[in-house]
Amino acid sequence: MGATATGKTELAVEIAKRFPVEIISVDSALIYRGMNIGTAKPGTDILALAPHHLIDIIDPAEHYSAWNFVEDSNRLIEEITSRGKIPLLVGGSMMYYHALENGLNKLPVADARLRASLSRQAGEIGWPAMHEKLTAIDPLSASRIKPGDSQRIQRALEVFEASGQPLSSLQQLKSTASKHLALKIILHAKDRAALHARIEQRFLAMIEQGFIDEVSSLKLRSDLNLSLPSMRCVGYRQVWQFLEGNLSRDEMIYKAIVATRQLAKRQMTWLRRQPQDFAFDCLAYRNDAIFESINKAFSDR
RNA sequence: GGAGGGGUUCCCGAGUGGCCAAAGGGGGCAGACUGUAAAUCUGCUGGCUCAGCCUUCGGUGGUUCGAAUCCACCCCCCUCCA
Repeated sequence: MGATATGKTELAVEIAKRFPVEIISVDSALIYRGMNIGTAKPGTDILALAPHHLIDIIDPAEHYSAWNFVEDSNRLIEEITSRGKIPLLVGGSMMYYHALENGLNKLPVADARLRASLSRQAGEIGWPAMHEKLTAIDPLSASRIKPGDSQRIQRALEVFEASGQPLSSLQQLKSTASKHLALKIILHAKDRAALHARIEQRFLAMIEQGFIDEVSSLKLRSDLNLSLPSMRCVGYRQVWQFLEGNLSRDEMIYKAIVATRQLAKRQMTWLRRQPQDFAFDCLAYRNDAIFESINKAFSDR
């Protein structure tokens, strides 16, 4: 686990050279086919080094979810284990890890039509008013969700309309957490300024590598638009706006870098809640130290 | 050389005598996070021995009980005329 640009892929490669692993990507952006440069997707040469899963599994027009991830990764973990290999989960989508580890309640699936109608209503009366509606049907959820949090208000209302039950009561049911033991290796960015520099450098390199062309060809497709989760990924969204003429090139670059920094910050917030026994500074760790930790953890167990 | 506009807290940008440590936005920092999560949202953001005090609105001086706001001079930037 690690924030964006902390070098997870590089470390995963080193681990894959030393241990009999298969990699499961824990990344809500690497799932999309055709989104390579902007997601910093490992190249085919690197992917060939070890079996890997959950990369390039859906089209950018399609939707994926934390629930899908939990199902997919649980299945893969079983399969890989039965092959006598070790599943190595690598990625920065912290909510996916969280969902896998702690489980999710059985809730109604996302419903595009319901969401569209809720968005339409919100457009007329505003999200704070939608929040009041939520207070009427599910006061507990409403008290947890802020009046400006459009996405969660929408989800809570969607769950109620789809199931006839308030989200909060469905969430009280016992959820199924993963029973697998995991050794969590965390890459920390102790030097924030250095991480920021790395993020900037990496984005500029993406531009060099043809990121704009990548987005440009996605934009040519009539079935993709800015409201899709895929096109809301960091970088893609800003380049898309640049191609629309809503941002200058410099603004686009600046905003994309800022968005990446902010993403990293949110990832670090999740990471701080994790046990820190196997945390390493992403700029100053030794592979030996990590291998040692892994060996020790396995022999202990 | 002449005419005009402007220099505000990290950045942009309001503010034209007290209610101003100074609107708003950006950035930054911290946090939340149950089927969109690279998403969505919340809080804080000059300093301190913190119900008060100190430093800040280009610089220096002045007017005033009181100035980011008025006056004088100086420095710098932009536009136009020469």
